[in-house]
Amino acid sequence: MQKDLNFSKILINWYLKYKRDLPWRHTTDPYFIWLSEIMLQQTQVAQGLPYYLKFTETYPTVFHLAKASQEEVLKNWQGLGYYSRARNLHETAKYVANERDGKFPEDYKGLLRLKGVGDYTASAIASICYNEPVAVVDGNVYRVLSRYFGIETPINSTKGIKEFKAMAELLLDENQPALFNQAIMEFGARHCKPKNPFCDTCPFSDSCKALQDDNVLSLPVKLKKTTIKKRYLNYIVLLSDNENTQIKQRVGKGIWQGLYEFPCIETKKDISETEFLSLFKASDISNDINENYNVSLFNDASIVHKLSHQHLYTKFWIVRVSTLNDGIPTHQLKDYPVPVLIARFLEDFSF
DNA sequence: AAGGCGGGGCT
DNA sequence: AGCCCAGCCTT
Repeated sequence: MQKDLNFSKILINWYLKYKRDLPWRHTTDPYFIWLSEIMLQQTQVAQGLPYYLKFTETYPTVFHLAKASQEEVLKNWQGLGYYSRARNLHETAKYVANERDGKFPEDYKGLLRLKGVGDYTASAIASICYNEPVAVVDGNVYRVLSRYFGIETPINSTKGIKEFKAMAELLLDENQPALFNQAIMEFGARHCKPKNPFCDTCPFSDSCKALQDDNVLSLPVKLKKTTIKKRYLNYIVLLSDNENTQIKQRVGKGIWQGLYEFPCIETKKDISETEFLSLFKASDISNDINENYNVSLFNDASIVHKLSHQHLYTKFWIVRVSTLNDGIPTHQLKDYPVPVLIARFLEDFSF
């Protein structure tokens, strides 16, 4: 079958005319491309860009990033979410700096072995930095291809993943993979958008299957997502006369691994102050404080913090005590990496 | 093969 | 409030 180079020609024409001027488009240094690609996983450019600027300024080389503490990296990552990306980023930086003399692997296969680098990211780096003819398939590519060819296979099914990867490989312009890959993703992000795509001015308007079938908005097809779990978190904000408080780091599995938060009592449902007092007395948090404490509720109605897979109904209980043993000064709270939920509380509550 | 992992934007 | 976005890792 003859390769359809006309698709590439139209696509790259569009890209050269409409592409955004983004900082990582002025380099092919694998360190910067890797950094941008990790940050842009599940993240839009508008959200990731400030972080990219902060990281490239703070860590101009992979050696700078490798030398930083994980705590500092997490602090700089704070608010970007999916914090395993930051932990893997740091681990890979240390590996590349210390074991590989600062040199990233120079092909798809090698890149794929790096922690936090999967099929998409390895393809992106290999094509952009080394012009290796490997096809990227991200959310944008799924959308463009499913519409252009009118494919209704669910993109998050095993069959769909294989099908779209094969399709992207077939379509890839092997003479200019860097340009082609960036063009198809930019086209999906800016023109063939999920909502309100610009079909009226689309360069593929006479060949797009979905447009011919008036099926654009129902593509791509996706399998049902997971159910959302409700959780009830009761944060205990200890506050001593000399303005100390207590925080702890989240360890083990679950959300916000490595980040800090106030001591927390999780319950099955929303609880009253009476119920809280009872649970607090029974908890080990009350063990090392004086019996004379005063409890007040910061937020009368629960603060709802939504993650993609769970909704957190949160109450902040202010517990004033005379003295606190293993506490930190409240003015140091700003130095710790914390979830957005906690960061917002710190802004709203005047210590 | 399925589920866990953030946070933001839109309606 | 509920909807959408979406790559990698673990189980």
